[in-house]
Amino acid sequence: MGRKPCCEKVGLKRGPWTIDEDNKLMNFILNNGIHCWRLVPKLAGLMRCGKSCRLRWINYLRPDLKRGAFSEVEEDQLIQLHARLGNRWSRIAAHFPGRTDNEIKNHWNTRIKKKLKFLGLDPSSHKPITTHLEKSNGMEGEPIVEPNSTSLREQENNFINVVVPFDQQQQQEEEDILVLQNKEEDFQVHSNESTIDLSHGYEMLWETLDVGSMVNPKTIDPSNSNDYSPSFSLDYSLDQSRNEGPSSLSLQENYRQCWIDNVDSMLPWDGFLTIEDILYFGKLPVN
DNA sequence: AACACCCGCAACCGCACTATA
DNA sequence: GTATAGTGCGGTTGCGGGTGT
Repeated sequence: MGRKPCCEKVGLKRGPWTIDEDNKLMNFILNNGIHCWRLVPKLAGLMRCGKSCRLRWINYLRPDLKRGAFSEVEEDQLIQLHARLGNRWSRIAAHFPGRTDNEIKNHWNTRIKKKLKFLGLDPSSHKPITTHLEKSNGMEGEPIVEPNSTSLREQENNFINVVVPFDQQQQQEEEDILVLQNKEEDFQVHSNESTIDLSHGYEMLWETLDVGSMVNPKTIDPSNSNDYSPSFSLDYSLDQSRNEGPSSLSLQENYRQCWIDNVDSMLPWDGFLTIEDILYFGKLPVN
């Protein structure tokens, strides 16, 4: 007996999300929370399957997302974690607040894989790639690195710094767990002690902010309003302002960042609460 | 300028896992 | 114990923009 599809595909929209759809989904989730993904598209008035809504929220709409290029530190950490955890992207993503597993997976497949191959390392095993020539020369185990290339040497050094002994890795993993535990405890303490009324703050936030226009800054371009590409990064707005001076686009992004900061400080996104839950607690963590 | 090719990334697909009836 | 629903996860696909010819 075959498995039923996650939803009826007939009549459902697929492909890139429009601004209107994003607004509907975002407004619905922020107002109602998430109880059941299958019901979300129906209640939000979207012709999408619940799975698609979930993915869109997690990978793009979540306000705590950190966009933009990976830093060298992040890349090093990613390589280290991949060596330990393999392709368990969600577990790896847990070490990068604001990054999604999809984003990390894409970054690995497009950049880091190449970087490691360039350094003569097998991206899946993290061990040196051996060739027939190397084996016959007794060079097995040596990365293929052009000795006179400064950039290559730099990259190699960077990578060597990343590879740490296994016991050290275990220790690091234990430390990571401790940090997470401390964060959870910290939040619980703040949740109880804080005196800020969340429901009031929530209302104020929505009164002062036009989420719809901030979800994607391309809303300012009427020609893009129907089928916009979902790609937007801080880099984009920075580039715009660098090349053309202050633009409405970068202003939009500033507003968006401001909104993210506000919401981020208000809501415990890691364990997403519904508005009912929030109102029940009635308190906010204080930064 | 036009075309082909490449690359990055968002979105989709299907399987796995868990909870529940 | 079994079937089913709901959700999470990892692999893959395909579109769109960038770059080379």
